[in-house]
Amino acid sequence: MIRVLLAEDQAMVRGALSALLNLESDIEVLGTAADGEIAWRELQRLKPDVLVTDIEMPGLTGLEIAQRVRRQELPIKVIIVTTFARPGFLRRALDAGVGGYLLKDAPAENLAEALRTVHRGGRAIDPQLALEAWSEADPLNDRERQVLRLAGEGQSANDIATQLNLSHGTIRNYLSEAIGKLGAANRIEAYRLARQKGWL
Amino acid sequence: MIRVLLAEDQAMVRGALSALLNLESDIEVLGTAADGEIAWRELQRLKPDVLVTDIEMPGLTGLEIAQRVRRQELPIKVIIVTTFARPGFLRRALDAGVGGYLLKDAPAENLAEALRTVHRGGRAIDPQLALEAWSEADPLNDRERQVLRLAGEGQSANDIATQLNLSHGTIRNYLSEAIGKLGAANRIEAYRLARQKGWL
DNA sequence: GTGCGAATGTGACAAGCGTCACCCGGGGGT
DNA sequence: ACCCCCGGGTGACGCTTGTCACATTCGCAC
Repeated sequence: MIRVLLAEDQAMVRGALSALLNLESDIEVLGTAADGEIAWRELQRLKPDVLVTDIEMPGLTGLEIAQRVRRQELPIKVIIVTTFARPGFLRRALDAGVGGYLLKDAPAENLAEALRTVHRGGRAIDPQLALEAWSEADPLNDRERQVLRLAGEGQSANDIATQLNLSHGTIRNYLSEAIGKLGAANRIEAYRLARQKGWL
Repeated sequence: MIRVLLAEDQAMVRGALSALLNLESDIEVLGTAADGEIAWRELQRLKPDVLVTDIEMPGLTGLEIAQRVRRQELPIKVIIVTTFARPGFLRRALDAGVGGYLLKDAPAENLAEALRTVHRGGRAIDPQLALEAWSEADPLNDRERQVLRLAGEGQSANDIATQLNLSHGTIRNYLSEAIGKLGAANRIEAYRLARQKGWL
């Protein structure tokens, strides 16, 4: 019997996935969590074999939970199930030592199958994504990422400067760097590109 | 027996929702569709009582399907199930005569309940959203919407001008109008605001 | 110490952006 | 015939962006 905790913020999807997994005779859904913090608490209380979690959740993200599990050396496997086919996410997930990484647009049967594989100690990584992941590295450094994120929210160079205690000019330099590295024409395009790759 | 067709582009969610609905004794899932065009074909072939559909799908969106159903006066109810709590979407859905509009972060049991209500001829609209929907009207006109959408993709005023066969200056005027109406500081913020409200 | 390389700043320039006041031409009312 | 509204355009103004070449400072390696 594989004992599972399910974390996913959209209630309807959570309920549906739970129903789906409960149809399997060798899988038992111990509980579900609507956000990252609840998931973390339930994880410690229920001690499941496997945590199945989304990435984007209020509070803790799925990636952050995976990092904590690894840091505390808990005997719990983590499977990420997410909408986003972003190589950067997969990469960070692998760095956090997750057992599986599936996309929500993979067939539903894959989930139970992946659960069994991971429970046996194997890995279940979405195949197309696995290829892309190591092909293209994130060219941005921390500052560039940070500045690009704020610029993408509509803030001007001046706004960002005050917010980060840097000078107006420096911000523009970083932004220019980022735009160049990404081969974009302006901050908006750069933001979109970076976001799409999961480099945020 | 309520005969249902389910349209949703994410395979895993599709499978899970299908499993969920099949647990109900009075509901039968006739089939599922992975995008809007398939959904439209299956709709005509299977003649279900109710179509449960996502909004954002490749090909036809759920809203467009609802509009077609109404235009052709098919005896099929439509229930929209979506992630997006955007008042503008609900409004367009109501204009298209849908029977129900639920959010994916409503509890899973609501879906079956809504199906029954709509099948009986009632309406199932997410309550909080219903309030907001009529409170704030979309202030943008067609040109502004169009221009703002392109600007949000990172295109410059010049790019947009050539694309729409308008002058450089006119584009900037429209953009300025849109920014003003939305109370934004620049195109990026304006784009984000409009998008968030579902005015796109 | 000397030297190198990050990280941050500066100043200048051209291009793009946001705003505004105003112009033009074609429908519709009346 | 008149006016007025509407979609579109013009030109000018000042500010923001994107780029680049060149400082400054600090820390680390040797």
